[in-house]
Amino acid sequence: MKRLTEFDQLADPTFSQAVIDWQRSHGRHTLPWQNTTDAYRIWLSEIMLQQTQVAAVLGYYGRFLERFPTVQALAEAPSEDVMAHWSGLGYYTRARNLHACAKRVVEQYGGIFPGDPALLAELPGIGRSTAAAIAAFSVGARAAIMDGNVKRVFARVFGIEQYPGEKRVEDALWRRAEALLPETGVESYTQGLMDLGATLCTRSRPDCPRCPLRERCVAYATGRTAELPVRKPKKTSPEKRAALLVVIDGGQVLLEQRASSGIWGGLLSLPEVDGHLGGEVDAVAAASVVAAGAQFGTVDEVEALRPLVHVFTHYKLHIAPWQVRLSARGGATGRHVWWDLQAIADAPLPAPVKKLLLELGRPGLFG
DNA sequence: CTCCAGTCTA
DNA sequence: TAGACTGGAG
Repeated sequence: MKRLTEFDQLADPTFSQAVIDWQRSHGRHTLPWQNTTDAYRIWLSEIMLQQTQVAAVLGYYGRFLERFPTVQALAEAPSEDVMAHWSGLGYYTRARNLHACAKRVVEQYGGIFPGDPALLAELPGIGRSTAAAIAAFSVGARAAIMDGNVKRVFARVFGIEQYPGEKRVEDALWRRAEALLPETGVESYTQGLMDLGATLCTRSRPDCPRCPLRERCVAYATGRTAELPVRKPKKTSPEKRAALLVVIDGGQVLLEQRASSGIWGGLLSLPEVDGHLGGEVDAVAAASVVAAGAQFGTVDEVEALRPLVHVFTHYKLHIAPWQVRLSARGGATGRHVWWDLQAIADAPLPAPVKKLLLELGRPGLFG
């Protein structure tokens, strides 16, 4: 008994057949770059369609072909002329690569695009997926595409819960795509995957009732079409920590003027304890707080208050507030001011600090 | 505002 | 593996 390879396990002829049948009856057949095997026209459309929607490309494709009807014409044209006909489509690297590619095809291949996806992928502006699309549509090569549409369709149908941009996941998607390739009818299959992603399996509000893959779709079965594919994990913003002193004496709290630039610039705030992390609530931290509090008077006792987290656009600040009770005042500088806790709502304080002090002013909450 | 998209480059 | 490119969708 021969052991099944991963490739065999992923293969499923009924998948491609469902896509092909749907494409023939419900797919798109009349786009200007369809119904041709002219690799030049196909290549041009694929490059224009990178990062660009069909509707936008429609306005450029015909004009471009009129001016540059063959790859030779394009190769011979001055680059300003090429750029001018691309102007407005964006991603101008594509236009520069397009021109360079045309020259290479003329010089290296006598003006005939290679049919081998591996050779196509060596040309400027043509990556693995675009190479496969050109080869499939021009010579019917059995090559797999993997663009945003296919990633979305696969993520949903196969219930892929990992981020498709991650290398391991993307490699697995490619393997799956190759295993699922039909023996014949690659053109319809490839076009079908594109059309499915563009017209039914859309990013938001997919039209599942019309989808030929509905019965085999994991996301549909589990009601997770809105969650798949999972979006790029937010890279964790840096986290910072600060210990703040809540020095209380006679119904007043000690505030400190902050530097005019930087976070909370120019506002009043609570004195910050530097020299140790703000997160720890232990004897070492308490000792630092006692030492820091001593510059404002005679420290009676210190008490850790409930820590809070403040989220900025670019980082997360963990605040460890420490209440410091004084038995005598002394040492505060001109940057400091004693503020009546009753009137704390009027102080120019950062929102999280004001919230903290307002809660502190409420009797009973912090003993 | 954030997310997303193929290819190329750092 | 992250970012640049550029514009559209949400």
